Amino acid sequence: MTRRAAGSGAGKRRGYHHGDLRRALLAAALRLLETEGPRALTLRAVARRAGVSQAAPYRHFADKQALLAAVAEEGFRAMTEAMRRATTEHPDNPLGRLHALGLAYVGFASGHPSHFRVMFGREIADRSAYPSLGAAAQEAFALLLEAIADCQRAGFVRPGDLEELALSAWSIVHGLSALLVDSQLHGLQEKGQEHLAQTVTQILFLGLGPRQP
Amino acid sequence: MTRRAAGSGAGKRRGYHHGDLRRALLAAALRLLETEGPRALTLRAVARRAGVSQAAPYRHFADKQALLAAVAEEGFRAMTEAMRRATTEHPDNPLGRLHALGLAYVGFASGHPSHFRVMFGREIADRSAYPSLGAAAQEAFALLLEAIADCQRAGFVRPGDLEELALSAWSIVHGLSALLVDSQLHGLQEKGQEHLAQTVTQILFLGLGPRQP
DNA sequence: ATCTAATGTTTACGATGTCAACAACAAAGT
DNA sequence: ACTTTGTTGTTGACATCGTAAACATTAGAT
Repeated sequence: MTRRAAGSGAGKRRGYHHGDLRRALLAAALRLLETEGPRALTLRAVARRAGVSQAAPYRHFADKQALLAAVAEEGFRAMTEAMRRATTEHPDNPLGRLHALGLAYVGFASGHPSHFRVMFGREIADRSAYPSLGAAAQEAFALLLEAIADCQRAGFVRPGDLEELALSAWSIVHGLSALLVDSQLHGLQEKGQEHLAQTVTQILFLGLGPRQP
Repeated sequence: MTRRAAGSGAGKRRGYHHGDLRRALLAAALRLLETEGPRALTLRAVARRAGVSQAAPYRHFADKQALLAAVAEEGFRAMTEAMRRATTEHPDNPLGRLHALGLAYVGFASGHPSHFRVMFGREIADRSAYPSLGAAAQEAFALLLEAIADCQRAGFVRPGDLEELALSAWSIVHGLSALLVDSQLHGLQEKGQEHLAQTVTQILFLGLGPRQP
């Protein structure tokens, strides 16, 4: 039984070879992650979902970790994209841009919790083994740095070590995201992710801002 | 071969029964976690470490998750304890107390990264199945709430919804902790955890504080 | 001393990550 | 056109894992 795609109408499986298994595996992995959760994300299940045999993924990924790393990298790209989109709505207002960045970060996290967890979680043991992962993450951080630098120039943010200010901003949105994603906020959760993000970024801005008269 | 502890000099295994397996299992789990990392934390390895058979843990924990939940709960207790200790050094200064709380939080995270990850990570799928876990976590949060309320009364923190202010504080220290623990800070890491914690809490205080003249 | 509940042990099953040996195809050289 | 060769999938196997069932040993109550 050579397991050809039954209909093949949607151009799914043309024959013995898949055509674009790598992409299909990534898609299947992400789908599994979002629908069944991280525990269901097994290499064999991914292969099943993609309609190939259990060992097929090894032609495209060294091991499970490598698959996960690729999924995470995709996540960072998507998040960066979402953040970039958010900033374009405030072409002339640096502080609005920074605000939008923070909201987009939290929004992505609570919109794609499983993806977010793979991006930052410990399933990937040695991140340094996947340099392109780090690069993708760095890109998101770069957006933040840029936005804060703009705010400094415009006088919305006090002078000081740019990286340290950015770290504070990153920490607060990342912390809220992590707490939301791990549903650690029982009582507060019901106030709505959006409202909490507003509250938290508000405090952040007061902290970053110059002395008020 | 009935597998009695060879020397039994240290009172480890007195006979067929262990005496305090539950505690021994928790200790073994924690040890494995800190020395070999989360991937090495398998039920069988824990049992091996404790010198019992693979199925013995099931007499004390329903399944692996329950063991993990117990480890996490222990972690929350330890963290709460560390935080409480930190506050006692500032009996008369609410702001100093809040500051110490934050530093203790970050300190615990970077001092026990694996433990911290179990406490907040998603290895425990359904946290609501372990109410005492939530209770232990709540206790740490209560410390924060109390400290911030004190600061409000003393005029160090602006008036406003206590829970939302606390969430901001929690978010920023938790975010920094998570980023540190997941070694996501490549360049910044070398500035030292202590310094970063100082920086971040500084920004937080400026944000929480009343309008400055 | 005997009975009983608690605590450990053996053995077994299905699922998983991964590897080695094999099979089918695509592209390139002749 | 025919062969060669490298790429991509498949099969089958192995060790390990979580977990359950059946059994053994012990501590404590009676």
